[in-house]
Amino acid sequence: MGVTLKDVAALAGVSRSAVSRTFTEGASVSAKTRSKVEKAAKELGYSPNALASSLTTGRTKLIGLISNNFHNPIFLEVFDQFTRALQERGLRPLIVNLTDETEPANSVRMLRQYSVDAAIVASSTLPPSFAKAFHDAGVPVVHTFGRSATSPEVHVVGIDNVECGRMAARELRARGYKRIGYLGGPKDATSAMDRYRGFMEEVEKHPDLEVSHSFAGAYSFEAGREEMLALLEEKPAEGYFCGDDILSIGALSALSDHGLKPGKDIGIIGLNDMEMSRWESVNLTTIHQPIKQIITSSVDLVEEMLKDPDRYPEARIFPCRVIERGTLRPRL
Amino acid sequence: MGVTLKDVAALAGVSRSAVSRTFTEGASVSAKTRSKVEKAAKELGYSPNALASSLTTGRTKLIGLISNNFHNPIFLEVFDQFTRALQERGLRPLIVNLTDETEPANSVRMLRQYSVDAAIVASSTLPPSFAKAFHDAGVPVVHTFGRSATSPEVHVVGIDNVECGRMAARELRARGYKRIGYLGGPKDATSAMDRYRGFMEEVEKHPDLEVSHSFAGAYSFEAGREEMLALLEEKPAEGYFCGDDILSIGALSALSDHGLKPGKDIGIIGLNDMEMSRWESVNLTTIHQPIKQIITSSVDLVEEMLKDPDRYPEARIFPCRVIERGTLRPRL
DNA sequence: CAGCGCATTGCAACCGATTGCAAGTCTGAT
DNA sequence: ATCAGACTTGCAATCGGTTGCAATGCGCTG
Repeated sequence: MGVTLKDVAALAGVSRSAVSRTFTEGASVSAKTRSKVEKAAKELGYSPNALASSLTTGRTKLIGLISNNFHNPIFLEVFDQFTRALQERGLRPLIVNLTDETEPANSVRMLRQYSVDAAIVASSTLPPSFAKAFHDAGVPVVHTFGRSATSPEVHVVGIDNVECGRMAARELRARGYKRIGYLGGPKDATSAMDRYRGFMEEVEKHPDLEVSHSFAGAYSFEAGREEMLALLEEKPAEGYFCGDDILSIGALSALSDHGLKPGKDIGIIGLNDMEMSRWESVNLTTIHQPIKQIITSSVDLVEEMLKDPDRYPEARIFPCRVIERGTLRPRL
Repeated sequence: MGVTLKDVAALAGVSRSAVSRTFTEGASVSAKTRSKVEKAAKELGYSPNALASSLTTGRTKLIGLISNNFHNPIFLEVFDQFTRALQERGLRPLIVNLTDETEPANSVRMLRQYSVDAAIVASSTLPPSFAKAFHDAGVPVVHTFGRSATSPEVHVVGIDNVECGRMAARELRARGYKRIGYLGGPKDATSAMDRYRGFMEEVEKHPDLEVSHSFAGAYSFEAGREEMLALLEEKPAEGYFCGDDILSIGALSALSDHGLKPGKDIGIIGLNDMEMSRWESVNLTTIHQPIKQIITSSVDLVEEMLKDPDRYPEARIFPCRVIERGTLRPRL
């Protein structure tokens, strides 16, 4: 437990500085000293205390990873990617589960107490102001899956949700659906609103289209299912853009209850292309979001911020594309 | 960023000790001093550096959370519960993603470098020796979902997997399945082997049963699906115990490919009772594992270990029960 | 008013490291 | 043999807090 620099120094018969230096990259130590120290260190099972050293170096290698989405299976993929990408670079994810909180104050305070080197806000629902609060508190921050902007206030990595909305509308139209609908995530989610905006923008170009919209209570299976069940009570549209794969899968379940076949009776197109959407039993036509690249790029950005904290805020927007599967009828 | 104790002390016109004391529970400070300090602290936006204080107190409130399962959706629920339970108690989860690693050495070293107060190994596949390595290195540890034992070497919280195997076999038999099979997780997973053992134990009591077994490559949808597809090539059994819900769901997908109806043509019983199993389109009969209680209890145990590090290792085993849904035919 | 006890306060050492600086050592060239 | 210059090394200050100890001040009692 308590084997420290001093113990190693004593055993190796050198000063504490010498020990410290053998463990820091590029410090000046002779081969002889180094080997004495390494031998002593191994003998005692010493490994340097990262937190103590952070005091003087000002670097903890801790990265706050903040999310509010623990009900959408896509986020398991997201966590997997993030934790691995961070680890590979010697950074440590400190998780903040934001469920039931929308104010950044607490998270900011907490992450500052732990002197995180940077924070990643991984959420498609939180507004830019949330991430900005970290920036304002002096914590370098990247908002992954955040709202894209031409002149962002903080670093943003993600997709152009407005464009995805347009893309979905174009796709539905290209397949001959006339009465189309948007089934989005919660109204207070930036991604839900942006996709909505794009969708409507595109629709309005085409007077032959009839459009409707609704918003689920959350990005979750249950919410998607319930919303679609409600729609089926009234006169539903012919084709829907569901603002997320998990909503789509919930909606598919509702269709199945009513004996409706997706792709035949009603069209569904999702967004994300999560693992589950590829399952044969789901086989969801969807807009692919390049999660892995987005995450890698986010972590790259974190590393660059650590080198240059005053880096000018940047938006890295990745293109999406439609993945053809079975829940939309063929193009005309 | 850099507002410290000293700054607050200077502004408030008191010593650094006084400031420190107003921020530590149960220290002796007069009301007057306290209010001066609090005023100054607010003015400067001061919050104490948790890592610096950990140096002298020996407590970081960091808890290592180690897992190797980022492909089973149940783990999103697990992470959600864990991170919330820890946060509620003022503890911070430091995640270790163990994908592709089976040796504890690296994780142990890393978590010691960050002086975590304790570690939680959340995995049903890792052997007891894995958690033991933390214990041996002086890091208090709880193995959640670990192998139960009557005299465990480290704290274990979870279920009795052997008993679950028996339960599944009894259940299949009670429904009149004669040729039954075990479709387990990977052979090197302790849970897969324990469930197997219980299953076989029960089966051997009943000469009328004919039994087969196989092991999927992972606890994942794809692995379950592939394994079941392979089984369907030969002469499959009438009813299967799939060692986990996600394997079951993969298996269901394979059945569907072959036009087989679960519960009618072939019976399936899973284990976990994850959210997805309740979806109408899945409707999986399964053995419920009380995840939430297990996690709460694990975090309780962590707190108790912090108070008394030499606490005698304990196994907390929670009972499971069968949840009747649609993938097994009715009891006779 | 003296004397006592207690609560409050500041000093200074310490937690486990890093690092600027000056002193010491070694090398090789002259 | 001498010396410049480059390496090594240890000292001591520092990072941001905590805490034992002694000193101070206070209110009370007698």
